[in-house]
Amino acid sequence: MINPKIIRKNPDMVKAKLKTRGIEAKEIDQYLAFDQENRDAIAEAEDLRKQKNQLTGQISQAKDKRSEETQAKIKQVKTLNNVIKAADEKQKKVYAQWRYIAIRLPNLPDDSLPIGPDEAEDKELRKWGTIPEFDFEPKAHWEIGENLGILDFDRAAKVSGARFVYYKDAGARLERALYNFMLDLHTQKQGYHEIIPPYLVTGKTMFGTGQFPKFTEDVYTVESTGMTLIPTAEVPLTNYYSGEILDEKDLPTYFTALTPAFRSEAGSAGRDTRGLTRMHQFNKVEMVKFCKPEDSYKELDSLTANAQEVLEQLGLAYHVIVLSTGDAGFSSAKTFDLEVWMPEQNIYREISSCSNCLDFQARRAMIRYRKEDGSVDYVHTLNGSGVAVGRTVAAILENYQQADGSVKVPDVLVKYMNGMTVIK
RNA sequence: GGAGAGUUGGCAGAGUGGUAAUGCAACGGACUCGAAAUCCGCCGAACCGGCUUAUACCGGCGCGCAGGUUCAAAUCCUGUACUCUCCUCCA
Repeated sequence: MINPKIIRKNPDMVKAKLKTRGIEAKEIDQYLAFDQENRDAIAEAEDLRKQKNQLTGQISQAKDKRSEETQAKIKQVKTLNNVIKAADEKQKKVYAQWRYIAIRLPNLPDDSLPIGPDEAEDKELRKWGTIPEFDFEPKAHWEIGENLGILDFDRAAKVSGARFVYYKDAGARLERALYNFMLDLHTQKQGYHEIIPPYLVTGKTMFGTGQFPKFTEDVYTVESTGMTLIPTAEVPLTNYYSGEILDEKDLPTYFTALTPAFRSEAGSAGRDTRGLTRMHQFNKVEMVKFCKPEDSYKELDSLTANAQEVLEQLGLAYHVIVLSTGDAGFSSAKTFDLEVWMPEQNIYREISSCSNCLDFQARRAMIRYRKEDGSVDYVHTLNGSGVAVGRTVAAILENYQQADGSVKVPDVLVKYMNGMTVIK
């Protein structure tokens, strides 16, 4: 949620910024009108309560409750109660209207973002690595995987439908090697706490990170319980501290977790129908940071560097782009995407997304910290993939494929593959 | 799934209808060269509204959460979440 004080104080700035994210100015006008109306209603109801408290105070002090004077006061309070009830109802109604808008406004984009409605305006910032050259026609990863008998999409379709996969033998081993490698890197070298979180969360938790109420279509919610299968570990990791007030000395703190991510992929029918690129269930190693407001952009850079290191150690060529105002996620003020080189399609493909959400999620999930002077403020939260495991398997199969259909194992993974150097 | 107990300020812990004891910790002060001990003071800076440059201040709200009864609810009633114990079941 955007800090209401910012919207009150700088409505024109907010309108201009949210315009770049598809929000009409009149929505902000509505917001401000409800906000003012709400505060007026609160003042009115509180004033009535004050009157009531004075009267009940007098009644409780009265020695003779049956005296005419006291009875008159009791009658007065009875009447006042009706007025208060009406005032409360009016206030609640206005508040609900205000809140309806407030919780659906996306975060304010940072000034440094390229302005544009979609990915066409994303800007490349830097490249790393050498794009591999092949003296044969490189195959797509699903073809390599099926030929080697390590990926089985057909049987997964039989059992679960489209966008599922079985990994088998060296394929399963490669997936496991990758996420162990990633977790070791994040925990041992980069200072993250390793977490295994719940994979089913409540609606309130989904609200905290910004998926709800706007994006219920993108996830799987279990009908019988109302619980949702996490679409990313960001949800349980960021909400770890929901409702809490942390100590300043405990910040920053970093979490990482390997979890499956479940996504309905509603609205992406027909896109990336083949291979590991777009699945209903995929493994992802996620990184989440909690930090003081003044540090969050510095933390975003190091978070992105942490993700880059995964790809660099694996020897996969990638580039980094900054997402445009319209392409960045709902909760994010600034997002860097890492895109890995995929030889068969000749394109860079998203494999990590690193975002600074500022206090947007912290306000929703009520994650605060107490400063040394005793005052309380919201933390800033960040999240990034470090990295999507399934897409990394795809990238390795394609980038490390050899003419005979075998796949070389990247050096850093050999020990995680029990010494295996080639998948054949 | 069944039965019972519990949820109060940073922590401990009273309070069965009249508006949140007390202890510890913390904080401020006195004493001291300084510290400890002791004494005095203060202590919901969780949140909301008003007034403010900001404090302060005023008010609201506040005893897990949401409702209800009452002039008045931590106290009574209903629902619900979570924790613990026992039983059942189970990886």
